[in-house]
Amino acid sequence: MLDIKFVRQNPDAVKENIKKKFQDDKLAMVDEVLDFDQKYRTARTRADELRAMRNQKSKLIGGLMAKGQKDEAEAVKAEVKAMADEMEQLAEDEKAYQEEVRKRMMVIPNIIDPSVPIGKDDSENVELERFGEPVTPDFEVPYHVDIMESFDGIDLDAARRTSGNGFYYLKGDIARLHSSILSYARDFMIGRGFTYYIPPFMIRSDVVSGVMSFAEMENMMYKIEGEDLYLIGTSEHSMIGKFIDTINEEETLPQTLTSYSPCFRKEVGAHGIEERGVYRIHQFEKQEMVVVCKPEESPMWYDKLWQNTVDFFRTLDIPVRTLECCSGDLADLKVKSCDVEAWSPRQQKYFEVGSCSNLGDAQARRLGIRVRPKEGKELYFAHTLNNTVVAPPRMLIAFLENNLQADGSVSIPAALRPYMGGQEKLTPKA
RNA sequence: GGAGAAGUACCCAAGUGGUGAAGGGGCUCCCCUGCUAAGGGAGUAGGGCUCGAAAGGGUCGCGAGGGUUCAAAUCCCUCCUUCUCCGCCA
Repeated sequence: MLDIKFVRQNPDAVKENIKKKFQDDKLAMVDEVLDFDQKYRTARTRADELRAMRNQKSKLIGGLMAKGQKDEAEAVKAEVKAMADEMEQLAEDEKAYQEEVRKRMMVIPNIIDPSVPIGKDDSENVELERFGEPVTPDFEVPYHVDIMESFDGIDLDAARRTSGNGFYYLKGDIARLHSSILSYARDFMIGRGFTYYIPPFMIRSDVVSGVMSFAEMENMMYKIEGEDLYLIGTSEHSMIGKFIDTINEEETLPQTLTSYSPCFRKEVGAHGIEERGVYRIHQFEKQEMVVVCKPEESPMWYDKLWQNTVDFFRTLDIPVRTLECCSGDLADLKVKSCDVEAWSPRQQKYFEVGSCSNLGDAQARRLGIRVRPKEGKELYFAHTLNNTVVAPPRMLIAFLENNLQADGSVSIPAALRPYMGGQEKLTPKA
């Protein structure tokens, strides 16, 4: 969400930005916003005048009543009453115009960082850098569900019966591996100075509508029947929700948080064969990072955040690359974003395991996350960022494929061994 | 889940329909005193929006949102949170 003052002063820049994102159908909204904004302010000014008059007269009535001048008071009452219709109309106009402005401001995209590559859609995203050699083993790498089954580590059939498609039972070593990765991720981030959080896994509707668009809400969120509660789709929802309508002292920034939560997503829409198994599912678990910081520090944190994920995967011997989101693929709220992708030896390509975003002040403006400066009086909006540390079981796909040996065993990288009871490898069940 | 009570500033707290939302503590500054302690004075209700070149004005704001009224911290409705007691529970 942009600053309305910025739109007033720089309508051309806003339009230019819309074009860069190939959303030309939104161009007209800029002028509409300016028009409704003008109408709003006119109504507002007139309404304020009338309110001032009413306040004045009300006080007068109070004075007259105190002196017992009832008739005079009644006369003034009538004057105020005569203004009632216009006041009511203006109040309605004010609200209506403001809503028209807000509706459009919500979908006018945030100004993208100058460094964002221009492109129409995800096919034009740009590979930035590779970390680790993408290996091609000289044996066949099976489908990840088959690898898991070779360890007697997954039961999808049972999950379909109890919960339907998109759920899973993990068991034995695979389940333990799953938990180990999360525990390791937690300690990894704590080691980098982040504060560990376990947030609420359900949030109220007002928080939900604050942190996402209506369309997202429909396509992602599970609602609890008979309660004003939704299952979170990511801990970012509760973590950012925590800051809604807060004024934060400047010296409390940056807040560098890492949160664990299960994530629940409806994943409405059809998905291809490579998204079967445990790739795209209704329930997974995630270690996340969230940063709330001063505006001038957000580019620095953005680089640190994705670097954390890269480093994490590298300690588990998984080759990764960073892929920058081009302008057209960048979500409207974001200034800049990149995916961290892990190498799949089976598919011989990289696939998404994490996503790092700098939202600038757009999310903070929308949610009222403000900062009180140490010097000076003017409050300002914080910058917010978020990134995935790791999200199994999808991550297990990369882990198993990259650590699979020719004999069907899976080696456990040194960093993870303490969480796996010291085991150096997992051996397939007969 | 049930019953009761409460929510006003950084903290405590007065205020049950009427002209600027008391008072105290704390904090900041000044004076007096002069190593400390004590005393006196001033300031301290945030934030949004809006009009204005500016100075400054207006509006909204007493947990949130509605309503009644010329006028609401105050009356009514819904919700949230906290406390006390009861019930249930890993």
